[in-house]
Amino acid sequence: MTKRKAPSPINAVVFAKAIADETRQKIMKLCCCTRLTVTEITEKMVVSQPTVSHHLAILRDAGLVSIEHEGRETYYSLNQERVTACCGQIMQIFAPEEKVTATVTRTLAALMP
Amino acid sequence: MTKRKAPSPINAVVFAKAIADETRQKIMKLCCCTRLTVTEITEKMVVSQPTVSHHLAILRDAGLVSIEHEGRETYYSLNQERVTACCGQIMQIFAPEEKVTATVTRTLAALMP
DNA sequence: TTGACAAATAGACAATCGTCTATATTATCT
DNA sequence: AGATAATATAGACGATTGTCTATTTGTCAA
Repeated sequence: MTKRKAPSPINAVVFAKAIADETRQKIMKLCCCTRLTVTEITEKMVVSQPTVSHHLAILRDAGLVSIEHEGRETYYSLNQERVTACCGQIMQIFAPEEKVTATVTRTLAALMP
Repeated sequence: MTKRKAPSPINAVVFAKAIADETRQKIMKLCCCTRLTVTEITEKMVVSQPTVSHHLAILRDAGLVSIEHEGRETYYSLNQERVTACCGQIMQIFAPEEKVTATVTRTLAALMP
């Protein structure tokens, strides 16, 4: 069963679980910097359409994809901003002493209104 | 069974799977910026010592912890550099258009000899 | 060398996960 | 209205995962 969840706040475990699958990472790559329908994604994959929908739901619940409904088609695109926010948080938690973490924190802070 | 693996090259799926567990993230936090024995880690957790060893093996296989054997004790510490390298790679793959990604790429490149 | 401690391994078991097929839902077009 | 197309949902099933207890391995001290 695919259960619907409320839009989750940023959480390192939720983010990691969402991207911890080869198929999902492939979907993420496909709809990075572009938007694709479920059918288009399915055509480029080796799994069934329901499986693609299932993975898209997981990515959606983690806030990692944006959805646009147009007629009977649904466009998905990767939410790059969310990816950077999550990675930034992971670096802050698990690499607080690294120079690059300070840089990321500074850059993200400057970009957030 | 806990199987031993060769030191893996950086891989976004391996990294994500390794950190995709609440217990492992807690262990990571405990041995971040410090080194702890398995016993010390176990004392601060609610799971058994074999379970802690199991998770440490997964983190080790992903290159996320460093190990130091001293007598009959084994010290683990989080490999912060590896965390930043993996997060940086994920940002490059899944957030290539974000400003912060360019910053990370530049900073990491400058730090790598 | 024996006893005690630290950590890893083995094996079992329940829960979660990824996939499939079948079906339902929603939107579009004759 | 009915047919068709796009997507989501339901339910089943095998594989993987996280946990436990029991045991083994390695190290030190008396």
